[in-house]
Amino acid sequence: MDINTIRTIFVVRIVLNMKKKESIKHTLLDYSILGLIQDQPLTGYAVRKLFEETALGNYSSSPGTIYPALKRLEKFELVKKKEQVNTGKTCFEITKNGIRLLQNWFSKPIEKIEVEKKTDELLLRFAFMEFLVDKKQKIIFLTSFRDLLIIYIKELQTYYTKESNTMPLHGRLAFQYGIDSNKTTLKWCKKAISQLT
Amino acid sequence: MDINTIRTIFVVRIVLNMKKKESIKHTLLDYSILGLIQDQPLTGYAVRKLFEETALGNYSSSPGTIYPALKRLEKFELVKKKEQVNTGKTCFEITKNGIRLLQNWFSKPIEKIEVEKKTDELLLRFAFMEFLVDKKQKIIFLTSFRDLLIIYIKELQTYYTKESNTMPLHGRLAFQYGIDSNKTTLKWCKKAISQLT
DNA sequence: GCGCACATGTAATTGGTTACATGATTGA
DNA sequence: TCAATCATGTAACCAATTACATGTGCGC
Repeated sequence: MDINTIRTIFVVRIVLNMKKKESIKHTLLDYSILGLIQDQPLTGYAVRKLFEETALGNYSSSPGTIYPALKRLEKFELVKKKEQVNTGKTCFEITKNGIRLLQNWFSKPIEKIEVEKKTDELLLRFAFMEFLVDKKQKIIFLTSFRDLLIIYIKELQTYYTKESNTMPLHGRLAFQYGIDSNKTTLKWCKKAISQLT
Repeated sequence: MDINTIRTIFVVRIVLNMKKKESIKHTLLDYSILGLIQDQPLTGYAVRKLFEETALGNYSSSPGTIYPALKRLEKFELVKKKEQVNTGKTCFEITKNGIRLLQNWFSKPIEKIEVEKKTDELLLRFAFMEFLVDKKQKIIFLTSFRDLLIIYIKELQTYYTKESNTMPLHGRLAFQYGIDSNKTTLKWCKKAISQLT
């Protein structure tokens, strides 16, 4: 390998790393916390309690999960600490950047893989978008969700009719579960669309 | 703190660590791999391909995921390498210990939290248990799944009728999704039971 | 005075991902 | 012969879990 090739490789790496830093991947945990404090500031403890009570993305509500996440969000200036005047407790408040990040999340086009494997994440996204997104965008979200589901269900059914005779009983049943649950999601989608319009 | 208290604490820790080593917690990835090779030995690459094609537990099929997992399983003597006579490739074969671990997994009573948050894991467990578990045990699995689902759905509905008037539209819709999808799982459960008997 | 809920953290560990790296085989 | 697929691994990194650690304030 000559020196120019090596140089090129390093330049490419540096550019890639810059891109990485610009658009850090945030986890569902980050988005969940931001979604929770979008309305009102909360203390770390209050966030923990909400994670304990509701089923937010299957994350643990233990301090070792929530506090480091809040610190991370603070570092990226997505939340900021705010002293409450009456109680003296420090709450976390969402920043402009935080709002923008949430809005990007809400408006990101739904990917096929999310429909196939991350339905819960999509539902959470929908649940949090109520007050930050206009009706038009909500409808776009739901209809593209619906359309991707229709495609996916068709694929599953095609596969099933072709392969079911070679599948063992349990495999067949599990596969049917997949079809059934996606059909339920589709029905829900349609219901949600009609309730929004 | 006197020396005896300290000593006690250390003894307790050592005992706890021993217990930990006896019953290492295996991840769904471990169980998935064992479930795949329970019938026929597979090469690492074949395992990867199966993870790529099927939707096994949302794990990546990349080498950095599968090969270390296989190594881990080998270390615990749950799988062992086996040279294939004709092709010369090394396959991974499940061991007696591996079979025993799978059977323990299959016969472990279903916990409520699994019904609430880990339906997919339960479905995978069911899909893999076909050939290692007798009919009676399968029925036990499905009926206890069903019964826990009935309880959980009732809880969700009770909560919903009480709180839905205070919930925002998106929250209500997301909650309804939870109820709908659990109802679908329940229907599937009943169907599966009737197909097994 | 004791226990419980409130409240906030840190440390060690680990499982999984991404990216890097390498080499054989095979079919167009 | 060259690209794709088969095939197997390592290294750096990070997010999340568990366990540890500490302190306050309230009600019984």
